[in-house]
Amino acid sequence: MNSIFEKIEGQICKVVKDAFTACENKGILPKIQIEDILVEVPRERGFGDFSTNIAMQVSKQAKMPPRKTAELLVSEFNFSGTYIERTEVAGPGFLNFYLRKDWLYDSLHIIQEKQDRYGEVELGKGIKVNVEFVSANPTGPLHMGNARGGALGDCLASVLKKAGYDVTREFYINDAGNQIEKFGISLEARYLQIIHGEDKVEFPEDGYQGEDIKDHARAYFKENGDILVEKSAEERRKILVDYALPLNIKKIREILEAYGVSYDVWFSEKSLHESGAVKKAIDFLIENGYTVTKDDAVWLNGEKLGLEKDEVLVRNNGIPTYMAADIAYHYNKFITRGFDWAINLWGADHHGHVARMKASMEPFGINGDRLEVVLFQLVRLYRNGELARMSKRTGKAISLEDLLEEVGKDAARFFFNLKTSGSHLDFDLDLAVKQSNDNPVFYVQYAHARICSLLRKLKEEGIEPKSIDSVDLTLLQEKEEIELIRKLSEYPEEVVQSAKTLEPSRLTRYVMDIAANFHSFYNACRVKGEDEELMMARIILVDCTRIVIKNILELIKIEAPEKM
RNA sequence: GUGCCAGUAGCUCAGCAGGAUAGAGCAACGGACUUCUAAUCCGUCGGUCGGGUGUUCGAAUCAUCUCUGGCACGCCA
Repeated sequence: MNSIFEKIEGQICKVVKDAFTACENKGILPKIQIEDILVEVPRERGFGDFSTNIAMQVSKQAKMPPRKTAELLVSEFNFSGTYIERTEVAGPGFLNFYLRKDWLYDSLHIIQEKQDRYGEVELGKGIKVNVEFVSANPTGPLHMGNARGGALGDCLASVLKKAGYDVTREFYINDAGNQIEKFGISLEARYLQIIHGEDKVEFPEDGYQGEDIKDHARAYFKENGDILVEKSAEERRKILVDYALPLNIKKIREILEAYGVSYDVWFSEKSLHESGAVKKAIDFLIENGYTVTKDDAVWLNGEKLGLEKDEVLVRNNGIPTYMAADIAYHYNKFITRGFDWAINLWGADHHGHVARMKASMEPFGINGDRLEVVLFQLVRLYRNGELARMSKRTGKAISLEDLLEEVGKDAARFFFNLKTSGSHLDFDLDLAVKQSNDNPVFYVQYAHARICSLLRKLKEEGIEPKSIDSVDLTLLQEKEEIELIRKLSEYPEEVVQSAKTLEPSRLTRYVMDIAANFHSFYNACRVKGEDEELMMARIILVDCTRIVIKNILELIKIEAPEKM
């Protein structure tokens, strides 16, 4: 048993179902079709430890008011073998359950037993899932959108792993296609500008204007001189791209590592073209009638796939679009590599691509639902209280590298994981740079450091924690103690909910709640100096808190300092 | 114009398989360190859940209309 919550949910469901059966047998309730019985933790403590709204859910079938149904059920309840102490009918027909405190003490036993594996659940049951995120264009530096996607994707992967999925983190390298062309043209222009003068060589209007392009051109020139001047434009660009692209990819890799993000797979788009996988996918679609030809280009047949419009797969110059490559890429994920599920994290500006990617899996016999896209709203930067436009092209945007230098990995990751992916994120650069005390990451880290400090101090005085089995946990009765244990017991359920909703930010907020409950406990109760028995019980509680906080901070890859 | 996302306390956001008196942090104000870290705690103040209509026993949550902001509608990715 990993989760006390599951156990209790099971007990309550059984008690309720048995009561329904008993009522039916007595003929006081009609035969009722029961779907899932929702067991939840009520907001108000005064409404019991757990509650269910089942009586309201079945009110139509029962043909009587919910409260009446609830009362009939209560009269048939049998609590033997459960944690349930008593129950009551409340409000419009809720059934509130009050449990013996054993369940809380038992949850401490689970934490002590599981240690750093506490919170692991079997939701995923080994399902193979591919989480692809960041996948930034290697034509320039990582921006704030990549930063948000990186934190979200990495933490989502961790959550899914914790939930029992077989997770692969993947970065799709866009090392082919139009952008690379543009990259080459931009590099070429900067290179020639060095040799012929800036006013002699026109820079392409849609070229990448960033300083990094100039840096690459300068570096190449420094190493090799003007040897490219005589080459054909095509060859010149290829040489410059082959020079600069690996450097960019290496840099992206290094920065992401510094950000705490490391991948299992770096997947090259170019390899799909070179292996013929892109052509194969296109041919398959053509042969099976999923395309139309217009203006010498091959289009995906939108009508046939239930899409709003057709999409170009092969341009009239014979070069496939990014979408053709993307189809081949996802074919590779599902069929070639056998992933059951693929999750992509995309900036919200790509939302138009979601429906067509899902739909274009169908011809291959892949259910589009196996592809899940988490869209996150783009980050808005504020400087001096004003909106700062971020753009690769101006070269003025703050990059992930800048951010890490200014606020550090911990604050950045925590910040990006504080809000749900769907909400806009206003990033106040001034505040982030300040690294002030209202930064919530310190609040959580401080709780951890406080615990470690306390345990350290006890150890210095020769007080060693006892095994939980020889400790009387029932001495933990204070309100703050109970609330803290209650919160700790919710962890596995939080993992389940985070995984189901694909929202790792939920865990970030949860760990803040734990820290808050701990700080309240710390101010209300003493550990050192209390009677031996009580002190030992509190040491267990404090240690369990440490385990859970550390567990979550490790999951989101934020330092859990032992001293601050 | 069409589509997607968002609109909840002064600010930043939770809540949204419909449920009980809508929550938290920050800010503001008032308290708590001779005792395990005051980077902390306790308390007070603060809301027409953008607006309308509908569905129902019951709506912040669902439907529909509308307003506002962001984004997308390319032989770019």
